[in-house]
Amino acid sequence: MMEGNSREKGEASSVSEETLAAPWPHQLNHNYANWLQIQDTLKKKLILEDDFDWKLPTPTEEEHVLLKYVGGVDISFSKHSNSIACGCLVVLELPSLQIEYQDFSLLTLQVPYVPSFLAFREAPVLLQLLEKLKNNAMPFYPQLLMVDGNGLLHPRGFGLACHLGVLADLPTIGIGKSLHHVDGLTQFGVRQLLEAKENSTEDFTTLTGCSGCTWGVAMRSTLGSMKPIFISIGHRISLDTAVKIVKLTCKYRMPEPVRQADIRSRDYLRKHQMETSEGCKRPSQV
DNA sequence: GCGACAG
DNA sequence: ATCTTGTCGC
Repeated sequence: MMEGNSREKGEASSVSEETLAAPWPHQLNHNYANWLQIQDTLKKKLILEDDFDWKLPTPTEEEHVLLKYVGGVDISFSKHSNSIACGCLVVLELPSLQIEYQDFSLLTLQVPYVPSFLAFREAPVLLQLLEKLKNNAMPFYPQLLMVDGNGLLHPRGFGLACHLGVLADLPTIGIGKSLHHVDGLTQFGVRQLLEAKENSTEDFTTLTGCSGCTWGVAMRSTLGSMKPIFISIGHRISLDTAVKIVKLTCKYRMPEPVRQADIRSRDYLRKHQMETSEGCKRPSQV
């Protein structure tokens, strides 16, 4: 229902006609309008509070109720072939942060990257990796998933972490490396907020937009780091809990689950390129 | 007109 | 996302 021609200016979205039309093939234009509807539909299933049966590690809790397996996902791209990519899923154990599971998927992406529609490019591979884990190594299936990309911190409040959370029915946390400017938030404003509290105990600041909405948190995850990370809710978790879990998993700037998924997917691609390119001996022409 | 636009 | 060198420090 609701084909592309029925789109009106009154519809709530920050995606302009120009964005929907511009540099991509004509036959794909109608997809972008569909994508808006899909995001809107899935967004109705979002749960923005703690909704899980485990507890955060505390000395007093019994071991069998604690959060133990945390997943991380990311995708890396080949530097030579722009659409060749490697999706990666890792599962780490808490509190050791030992890697208990890893899997990769090498593929050619057909879907372009369109700002605010990242999920339509990256989610399919990652969901496939989760499904494979469920079928082959269920004991390691994560109780929580950390995503390289935003959750609520998104023009329509439904970034990749939300998208994955709803479709996989998993608690998810979104971690961004740069700020998606939404609701008047700017990296300059965030920097000022962080500097204002730099002598306080807390190393993070709530991201509150012009509208008064809370979109997430900016956090200096390591001591001297100038660049904060941007934490936002994905699905079935509160922002408070999300921040606590990020702190539990941060050895470096990015939390270990997403950092390891990033490192290992890049590494996997590098090795694959060595096998694919038949050696560095000849300039590759016969 | 200019800047911004997760990965 | 990826392209890139050195540099500072533990």
